[in-house]
Amino acid sequence: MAWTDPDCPVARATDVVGDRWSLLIVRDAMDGARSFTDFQQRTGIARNILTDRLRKLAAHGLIAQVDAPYGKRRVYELTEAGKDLFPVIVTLRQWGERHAYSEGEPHSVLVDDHGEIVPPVVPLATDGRPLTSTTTTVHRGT
Amino acid sequence: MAWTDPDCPVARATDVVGDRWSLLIVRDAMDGARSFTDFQQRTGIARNILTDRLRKLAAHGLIAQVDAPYGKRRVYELTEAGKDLFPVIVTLRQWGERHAYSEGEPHSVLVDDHGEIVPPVVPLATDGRPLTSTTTTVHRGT
DNA sequence: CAGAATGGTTTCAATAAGCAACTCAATGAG
DNA sequence: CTCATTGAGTTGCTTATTGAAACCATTCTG
Repeated sequence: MAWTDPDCPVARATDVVGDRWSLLIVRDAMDGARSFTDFQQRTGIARNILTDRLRKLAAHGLIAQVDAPYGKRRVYELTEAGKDLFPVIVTLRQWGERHAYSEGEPHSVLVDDHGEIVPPVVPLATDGRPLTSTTTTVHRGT
Repeated sequence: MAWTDPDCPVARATDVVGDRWSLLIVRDAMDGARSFTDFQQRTGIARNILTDRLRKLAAHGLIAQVDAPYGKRRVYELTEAGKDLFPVIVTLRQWGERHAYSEGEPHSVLVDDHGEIVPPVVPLATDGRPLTSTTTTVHRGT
């Protein structure tokens, strides 16, 4: 794979999931989609593109086809790397709720297992201060 | 604009920034890019596509061209909606750092204004519990 | 003012995406 | 066991998006 910008983790991430469909596939996987047709019907993506994206996501280690118990078809499952996109999906969802709906337009909200609305996800410093783009910098090197 | 899936905030968000370049443009804007050529040189994007993306981001209210002090060219600036993508960029960056570099491959890290590494951003419940895709659900309606 | 740099636009070829129809293996119903 | 159904792709064709390079109009710089 030729990275757009090998030195930037954001660019590497968008190389993997920065297209019209990949994140929606991951979203649906988190929401219980397992089979090719699940994904196809939920997203409405063209089937040849879905084939391509599932392969690409598998190649990058975000999903894997696991053998199902006998008599059942094998299904797609998120790997740890795939599940680890959860914070990305949540922040995107919350951004969408705040900025992609017009004033007063109803939209869904994310709730936890106690029925409470999930508060806005914000980057925090080790001491708990909320951080912004002006209070963070990239250190290259590690 | 015809949304891919009007009912899903994630889909609306990817409709706005779910392409190869938009998030990198926003990343660079957060990192100080102001002019057309700034963006072009930092991302390496084709200029006609950059024109298109800047317009699209402006149309969606993520950036705006603001008049600069007299004798200076006008520059692009992030709006509040654009700045509000910060948590998305950070979670994407952290995901990239964890999963888009091979074992032992050096990569940059994000540090705060005290020089401390920014801890992984995770969705938290109101009571502070970390949340995952299995402990959250979407409630539609509000 | 002349030349360079900036901020685009236009054109055109290459690539990717979408759509419909087709295949082919694995279930499932009778 | 046989035939219909469903799942998981392929293939071929059409449209949309991207990219490279050339072109043009402002805006600076000296």
